[in-house]
Amino acid sequence: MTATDPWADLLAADRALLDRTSTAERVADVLRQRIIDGALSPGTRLSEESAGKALAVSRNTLREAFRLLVHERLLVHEFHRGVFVRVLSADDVIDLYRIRRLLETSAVRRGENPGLVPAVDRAVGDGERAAAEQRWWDVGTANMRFHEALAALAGSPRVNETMRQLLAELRLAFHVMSRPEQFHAPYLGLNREIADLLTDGQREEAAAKLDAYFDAAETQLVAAYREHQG
Amino acid sequence: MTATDPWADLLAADRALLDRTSTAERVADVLRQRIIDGALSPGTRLSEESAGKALAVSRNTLREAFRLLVHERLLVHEFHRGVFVRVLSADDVIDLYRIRRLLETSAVRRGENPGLVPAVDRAVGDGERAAAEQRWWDVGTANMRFHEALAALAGSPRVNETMRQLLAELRLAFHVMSRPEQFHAPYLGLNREIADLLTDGQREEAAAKLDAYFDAAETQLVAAYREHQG
DNA sequence: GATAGAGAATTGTTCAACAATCCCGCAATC
DNA sequence: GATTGCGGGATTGTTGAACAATTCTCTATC
Repeated sequence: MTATDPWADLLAADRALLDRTSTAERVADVLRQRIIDGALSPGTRLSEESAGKALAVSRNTLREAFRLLVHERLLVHEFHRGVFVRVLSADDVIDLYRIRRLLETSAVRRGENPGLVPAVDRAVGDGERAAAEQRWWDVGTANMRFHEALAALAGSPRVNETMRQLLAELRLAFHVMSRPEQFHAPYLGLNREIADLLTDGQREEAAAKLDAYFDAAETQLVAAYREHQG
Repeated sequence: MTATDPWADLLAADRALLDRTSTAERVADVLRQRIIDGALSPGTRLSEESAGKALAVSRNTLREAFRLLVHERLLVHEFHRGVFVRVLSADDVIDLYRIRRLLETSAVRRGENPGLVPAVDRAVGDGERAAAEQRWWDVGTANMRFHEALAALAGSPRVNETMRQLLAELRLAFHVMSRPEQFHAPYLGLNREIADLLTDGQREEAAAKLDAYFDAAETQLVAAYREHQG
């Protein structure tokens, strides 16, 4: 290398696309997706033999994938008993909301990245459209994207990843409720208010409203959760 | 079980002590410790053969341990090249401080768990004693415990674990600086002020001081980091 | 000094084996 | 009738060897 080439950074950005992922990671990817979309419901046991045969990978590779997802808290590993799709307790849900509240309200209040506000607005719009057409699953997805966008205001890659993980985990809670589809709809109005306040630059007020959202949503979710099989 | 026995919960709490850990986890434990205390410095490559022979475990088990630590961001895994002790960039350090600021200031401001304030005070005391006796390594440890105690005010097991992980990661930064020993000492006074404010119940003021701490510490650390081999 | 290629070393993945542990059903016991 | 003790079968935990894929190293070459 004669000097730092200007195009080097450009190509470096594409490095990730270069298929340099192990099979264990790809296996983890499909399992994660299946857990998130509910095909593998909480409590399900994943035996090494069945899963390995189904995905056509060796037991060792599968175990590597399992470890990954255990670390992400989507699976739990019981020694000599196997791995299971995690079943959240009511306390788990409460804690999940507690840390979300911390991250999201702080991100909104500090709001280091005003350029990311439009993404918040877009997520709210998607949710409203989905609700109008009664696509409840999409309403839920849009709602999660809304909160992801709020956390993203912090401008921290790491907060972003943490949020992604928290929301994936939260899906576990919805999958054991009897009517998860309509859980998010009531909050669409509140989301809209928060987004408008942010667009208007009123961060402190937006943070306050968000705090109120958490009070309401947490209480309702935990109640619904306890009732329907928590 | 005729009914839910009263002592069952008591024993359940001790379940963790029951040695139910895999060798992979134990291997991860010793590697983690070695990384944290600096015996394995950033950039070091851990070959499967050497490490496996040294710890007397098979390659498969070792790879499981590696995965664990990669997920904790203490190691990085390069496909077909091996695993290395992570080298933090200046941007990594900045992001680390950003999320710490979010978590700690929120925890202090909300302070759901006043009963945990004494732990904060104790950590400051330990730091002061260590500084008086010029045990700089212990000053650093006490400082980390101070911040861990601040985050613990949130009363969330999950925040606690996140903090532990963040601080472990931060050790990686100190290990590449030329004089990490004395980095924490200047902040002892500020720590004391924050602890006193908290003991006095003045949470909002404590949070403000903490915010100031982050401004100072981050700037100084990043500067020192960039200079000494960042 | 830079480049290309051959050979060595290392990682990625699979497979087979055995030990350790758990699960389930059945008999024995109180 | 409920609990306990005890097998046999199934599953996980861990190891070792094997081979493919990739990277590293060193030398020859220009």
